[in-house]
Amino acid sequence: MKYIEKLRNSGLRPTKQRLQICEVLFNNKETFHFTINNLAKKIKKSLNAKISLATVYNTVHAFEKKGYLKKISINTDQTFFDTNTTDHHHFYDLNEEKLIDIKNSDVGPIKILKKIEGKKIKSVEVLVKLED
Amino acid sequence: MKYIEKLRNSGLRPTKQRLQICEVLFNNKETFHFTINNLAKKIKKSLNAKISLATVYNTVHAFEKKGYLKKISINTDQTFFDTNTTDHHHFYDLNEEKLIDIKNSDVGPIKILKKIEGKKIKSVEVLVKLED
DNA sequence: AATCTTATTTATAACGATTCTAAAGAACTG
DNA sequence: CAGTTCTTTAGAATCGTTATAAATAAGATT
Ligand SMILES: [Mn+2]
Ligand SMILES: [Mn+2]
Ligand SMILES: [Zn+2]
Ligand SMILES: [Zn+2]
Repeated sequence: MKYIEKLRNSGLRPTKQRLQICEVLFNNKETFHFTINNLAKKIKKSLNAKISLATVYNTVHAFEKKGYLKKISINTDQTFFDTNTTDHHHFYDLNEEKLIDIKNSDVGPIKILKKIEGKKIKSVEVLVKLED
Repeated sequence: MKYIEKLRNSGLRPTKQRLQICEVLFNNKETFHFTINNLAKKIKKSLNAKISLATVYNTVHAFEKKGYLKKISINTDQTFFDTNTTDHHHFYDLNEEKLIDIKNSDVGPIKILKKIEGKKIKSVEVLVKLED
């Protein structure tokens, strides 16, 4: 399996559940955005496996910590994750409640002229809210 | 009182509780960011009034709907509100878990080159995460 | 001012996403 | 295999938020 080594290299044991979640998350042509509930349902369908919700949370958080997933800053009740871990920005469609990627190159260079003493910039994220 | 008319003009009855919350929120030189819990505590101290948590939620949401407060998109467990309702951006200090305003003029013009058919841009928000 | 009507407040219950717990099971090590 | 550590799991707990429904207050009508 192609994910076994990836997991081992991260110090994560390649369990059946983790490998299955890897398939759902990473075995796609396109990256995508998801919520935990969202993902749990997808797992149920894609595979006919029953992975406990706790394990889905554990795994997503583990993958996030290892940098295989990115948390997205949106103000909704549910947390969104992104399998696209490159630097990029987002549209948030307020009507459909969906995220859409914006490539860095589709946003002009962002200059932050204000500096905060003793602090470094870790990331710069643009969120563009859309309505009909 | 200076908030009575503001509330009436919005179709909100100027109740004792709303006027007190107005004092705490808007009777300041500087705008600020807050969470609901945060605000509830502030009310308890500032005034020696006991406003029920439900009323604080109701009022903040009413004020948000009227445009007197802005919800901020951050990925934390609690929702942040902003008494600064002008268009602006934010630093989020990951260590102190605090928001800091960035004036629009402190960010270069942001060009979104990608368009989504049938959708209008409602807002463009930049979130700059800071670390030590 | 008394009455009617509608909006608001409030305590409390309900909800739902997330986290915790602790026991059972699986993966690694020698 | 035996020992150790990690992982999974169901269910409970947590906690921010929302819903409920009865009491109260505000505005309108007489
Ligand atoms: Mn929560
Ligand atoms: Mn919630
Ligand atoms: Zn994305
Ligand atoms: Zn602000």
